[in-house]
Amino acid sequence: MLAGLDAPADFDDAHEIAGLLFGAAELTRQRFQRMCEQHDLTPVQARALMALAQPAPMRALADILRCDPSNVTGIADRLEDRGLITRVAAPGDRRVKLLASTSAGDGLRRKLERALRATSPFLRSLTDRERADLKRLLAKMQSSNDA
Amino acid sequence: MLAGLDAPADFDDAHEIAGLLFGAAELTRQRFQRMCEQHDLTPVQARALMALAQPAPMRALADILRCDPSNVTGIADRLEDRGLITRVAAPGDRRVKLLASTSAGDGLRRKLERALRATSPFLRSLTDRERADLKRLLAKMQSSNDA
DNA sequence: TATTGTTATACTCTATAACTATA
DNA sequence: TATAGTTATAGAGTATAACAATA
Repeated sequence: MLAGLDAPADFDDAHEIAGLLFGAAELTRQRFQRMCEQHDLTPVQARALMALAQPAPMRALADILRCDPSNVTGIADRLEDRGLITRVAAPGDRRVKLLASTSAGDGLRRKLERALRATSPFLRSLTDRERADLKRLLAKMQSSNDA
Repeated sequence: MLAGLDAPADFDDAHEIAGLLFGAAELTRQRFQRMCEQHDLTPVQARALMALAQPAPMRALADILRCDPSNVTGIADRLEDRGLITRVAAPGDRRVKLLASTSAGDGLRRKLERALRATSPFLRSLTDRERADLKRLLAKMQSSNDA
């Protein structure tokens, strides 16, 4: 490998990988969104419901969803309107509201997990070995860049 | 591999890979955005300028950027205001306007390409062999799912 | 009739700021 | 003072619809 001589080729290579990476992420996102629509949920509502296998404060859910806490109010409102979760008082701190899944919410969460298993692009197209390789490469890329 | 018995493990595996994939895409997106800001461009403006190494009709640029044609007007306006591109009449069809890079635009495009070579998370953290593996895995995942 | 580019408008997603009730 | 949740509002990014010019 002659460093410096293949700079344009390196650029094309990085550009190609970036295109594949965004394409794979977009494919995964679209599959997830379609699955959510089939269950009458928005993607963020589905992610919230999946995260609530155990009750959690609204602020903690905001961290999990990587969004501002002000957004959680509306997400929780809609899930609560549908009877999938309830707001319950947190023991020990009356400022905190825990979001807890109802039995209807638990049922829908299990359905979502089954649907994801059935439609995951990773599970459908890659072998166990290939998935392990992909995980290793993506993890290495991020651990080398977490500055 | 005992099909059916490891379904929960499969779900966790797919969930973990999806997290890594979105994380890698987000990292790449943020690096690109930071680089764009350093050159006083929005990401979509930078992508447009990079796509205009050869002149192209506005409609064709919309396809490349995967956005609605109505958005291209504003993108082109701002690049034209900065003297990076010009609108020129297309030979043979007076409805069409070609967007053509100026020499200033060509210079900035070369700077962007150099900056991307210097900051690409792929080039910085993966070997040639690992990049080839990653490309193969991502391509396989998409070609198996392009229904 | 259909298409290119333009304009005005609307929608989605997300963040910021101000507020209350607690701590 | 600081924090959890709520509310109202604003911004970025993108899409839709109607239009003039041209095919």
